[in-house]
Amino acid sequence: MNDRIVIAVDLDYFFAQCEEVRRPELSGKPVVVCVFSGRTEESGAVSTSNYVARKLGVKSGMPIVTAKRMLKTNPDAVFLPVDHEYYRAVSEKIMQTLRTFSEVFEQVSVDEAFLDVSSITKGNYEIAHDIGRKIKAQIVETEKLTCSVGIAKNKLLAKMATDFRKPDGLTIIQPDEVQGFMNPLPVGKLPGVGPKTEQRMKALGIETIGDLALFDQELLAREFGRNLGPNLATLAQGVDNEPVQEREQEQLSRIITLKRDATKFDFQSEIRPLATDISLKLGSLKSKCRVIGIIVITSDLKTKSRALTLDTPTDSENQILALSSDLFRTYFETEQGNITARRVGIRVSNFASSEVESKNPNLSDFF
DNA sequence: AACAAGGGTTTAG
DNA sequence: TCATCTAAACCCTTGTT
Repeated sequence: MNDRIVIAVDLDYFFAQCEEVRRPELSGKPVVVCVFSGRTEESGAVSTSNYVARKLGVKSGMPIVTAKRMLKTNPDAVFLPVDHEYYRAVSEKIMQTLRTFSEVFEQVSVDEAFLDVSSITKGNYEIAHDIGRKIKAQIVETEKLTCSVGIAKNKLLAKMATDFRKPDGLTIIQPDEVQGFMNPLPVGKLPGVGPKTEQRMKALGIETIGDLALFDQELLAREFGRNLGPNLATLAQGVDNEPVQEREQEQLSRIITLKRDATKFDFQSEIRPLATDISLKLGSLKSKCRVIGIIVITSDLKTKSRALTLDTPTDSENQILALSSDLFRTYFETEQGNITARRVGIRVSNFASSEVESKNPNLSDFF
């Protein structure tokens, strides 16, 4: 009775597919969507690419130059700059469509969503299957986009089901198929287990999700932390009680790549737009932030951060800029020239709604 | 013991 | 040789209540 049915929808190679829709002559050619950093003509990374390019070795996150080298014998290859506004607009239309299939809805990212269809289907997987097919058909009809759908008893398994067959897949994991589906998979297929964790697990003799499910809990807690260790083991057993529901945004950041590495704070004009953007976004969220921080990515690509907590939450561009500038100045002073910054950014968090809420001690505490 | 603050790492798309 | 951008979860340490 408390068994759920969750549908996960994942739009296939989303940015690149959006570009194919906008320019149909691109289909069949390798399409690489790029984030150009502006440092040099070509510098930047691959955001995503279509399957034609993937088959030729192009991967997300790879330097653009590497991808170009890979495709240089292919005269059809197309390299395009990301156009987030366009993808956002396409995404919003699709998300509106998806909402019509279930009020219990969660948009996870620009190209992913969960639907809880437990009550609509009354627990019947055939009905859920039908909803899955209808979702795919409707997105093709309205936006000419394919997606991969996963159906299972919770978000974790639904997500893993979408990953099982893509692009344009539809995978169902029935409750009695969970162990058979999970156990043989390499542990790196479990969401939350990335390359680092996978290596550490390998060192413990954990190769498959099944191995992890059976592994000693004490040892996992010791190795991966009191929370994370046991959580991963629970996930490996296919257990996930996270509800399908929209979540509040908890932080907001903007970061840029500097034209050239900095060893002191001489780039205020470059970060003002970040403060402007953050202030605007806070306004549209009807939020103020109590924590303002800076992010520095050094020339050896390590991430550093500094932050301070305000007594009174703010959404003011000038205050965000002034305080982050202070943090940058202090940062370079205390690092005594040991630091060269390649990328810099501003991050705000600990949102408070426009309600007045002060963390100052009461005046009466002084008397 | 429980919580806040500050900083780092890892993951994901 | 070259390495984007955004958001979240979690870890650890230190300090306060």
